[in-house]
Amino acid sequence: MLTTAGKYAIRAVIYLAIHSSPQRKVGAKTIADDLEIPQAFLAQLLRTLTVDKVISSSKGPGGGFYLDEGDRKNTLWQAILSIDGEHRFQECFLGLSKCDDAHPCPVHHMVSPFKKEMLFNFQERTIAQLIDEVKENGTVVSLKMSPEKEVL
Amino acid sequence: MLTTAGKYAIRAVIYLAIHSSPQRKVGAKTIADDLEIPQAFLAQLLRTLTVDKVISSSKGPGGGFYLDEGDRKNTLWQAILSIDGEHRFQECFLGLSKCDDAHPCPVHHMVSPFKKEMLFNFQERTIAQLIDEVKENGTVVSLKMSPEKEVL
DNA sequence: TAATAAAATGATATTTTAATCATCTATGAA
DNA sequence: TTCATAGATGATTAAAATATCATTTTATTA
Repeated sequence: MLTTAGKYAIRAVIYLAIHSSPQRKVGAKTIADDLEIPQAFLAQLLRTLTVDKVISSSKGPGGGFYLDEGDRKNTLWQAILSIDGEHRFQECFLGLSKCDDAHPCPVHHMVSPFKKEMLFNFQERTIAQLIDEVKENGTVVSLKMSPEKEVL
Repeated sequence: MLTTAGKYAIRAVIYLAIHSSPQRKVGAKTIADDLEIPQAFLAQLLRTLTVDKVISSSKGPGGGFYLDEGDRKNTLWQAILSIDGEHRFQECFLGLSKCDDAHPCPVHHMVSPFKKEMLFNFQERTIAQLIDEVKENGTVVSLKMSPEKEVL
């Protein structure tokens, strides 16, 4: 569904939504350390996300990556598009090139509702809304991969 | 969610459910040609599926792969387990090692219900049931990857 | 304006997944 | 019992994804 790169990207964007602002930029190293993502690899992804206007960045001392108000109106879908592309997410569960309601693969009817709903969620909810929901739900949001040393 | 290998495997199992019986075995080459899957690669997968008792095989002239009545009581989940393993399918959408209802990742509540439902479908429906449903629905079932030259 | 911090860029390396190849073994039929 | 067929096995290669490295550019601040 998503590549490792895509998962990293989403986590990084959410991290920035929680931890950054135009006044509070965060370096790639800090994000990588906190999320336990390889630094150099994450840096590449952050660059791509920046080029695609999903996040913002500035160079030099005090610089780093951040989300401004405009960025917060983006959706996670835009992050997915930027890193993994549309096809990765949309493709048929069995990998068939032509699989839709009219020409369903054998598991299409089992999988399709799931994908439509998820796609809708990713495309319709802004980062800002997502963060609000996370806070309202009082859910413990760990962005780290290993369970031992949580940060959030 | 699934590797290419896992997708191939599911398609091959469904193919066998439609086209094979103990009296009508199908060679790896035939399956590979019909499904447009690399022969040698598919052969590896079929072997693994055979070892794991998901499908049956016999050597020699007139031999090939097939499903017997017992095999048809298997689920697609067993094919998935055989080729991709549990983790590939179950893992957190964002790749976190610890992500459950108690410690949800930021998109857990968006993704979880669907994964549960899909998992249930794959684990509870036998191959035989699945094929029946496909036939009842009257759906055009193509197992090929390219849209031009359909077989089923 | 010099020093430094941090992103940008591009190249390279590693690992995993996918695919191929050559050979061996078992089976059924002539 | 010999031959052809088809799966079994193991090794190897290729491609894609993941990860790393070295260098350059930009911006801040002392």
